[in-house]
Amino acid sequence: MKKGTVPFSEGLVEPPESEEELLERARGVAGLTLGELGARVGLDVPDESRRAKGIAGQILEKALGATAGSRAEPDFVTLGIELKTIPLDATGKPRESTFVCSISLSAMADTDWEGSTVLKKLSKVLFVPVEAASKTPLGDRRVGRAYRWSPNAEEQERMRADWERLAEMIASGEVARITGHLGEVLQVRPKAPHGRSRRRAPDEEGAVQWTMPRGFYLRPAFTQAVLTRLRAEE
DNA sequence: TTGTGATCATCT
DNA sequence: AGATGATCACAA
Repeated sequence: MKKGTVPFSEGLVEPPESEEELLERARGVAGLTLGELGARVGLDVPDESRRAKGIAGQILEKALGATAGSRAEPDFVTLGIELKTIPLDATGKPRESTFVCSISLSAMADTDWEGSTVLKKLSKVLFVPVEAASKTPLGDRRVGRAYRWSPNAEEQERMRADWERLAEMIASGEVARITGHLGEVLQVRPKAPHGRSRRRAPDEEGAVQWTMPRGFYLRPAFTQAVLTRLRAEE
């Protein structure tokens, strides 16, 4: 097999053995449409994204050899790398926030930033931009140039500041007062299959209250700044 | 039912 | 327009 080619066979792709191999694979699929890539890995791409919200991420996972399934582990377990697709609008800016991880509300009091799931998840990331102009049909959207990201000191500091404030609110029973307005780069928003989901969280007295499940998200302006930095450093 | 993949739908 | 809060699909 030629260097840099992606070993497709019956839709199965072996996990990459190194960061370099992963980045090469990712860059090898740049320019392909989601429809083309989906066909290679055996995933159908509907015209409407309303019923296929995660399809871009799932196609890229399969195409690059990520460990299938949903687990609280990096997508590329042996490399410790998390895969994130970034939807870009017509001007090249991220259209949406980036989901980082679900929050264990009742465990926040026992965690600090250094041991947080957020830092763990974002320590090594492969960003794969995907064309996402709303007028472009899902299957016609093209994959962009991928970048490996590890947060630098400043980026880490900004995330830490937000995380610590939000974690403190959750741990002290103020989860109900958290809105998406809080956090400069990292925010807490609902993350649920439907509006009836509830999760345990501490209240002000340390007792149990039930609230909607939440997750950490990166704001679009932050991921945009990250992508700008990575492009500039090439 | 929960976690991961995210985008949708509405409000400001 | 941009952002927040709500929601959809799928795997384990």
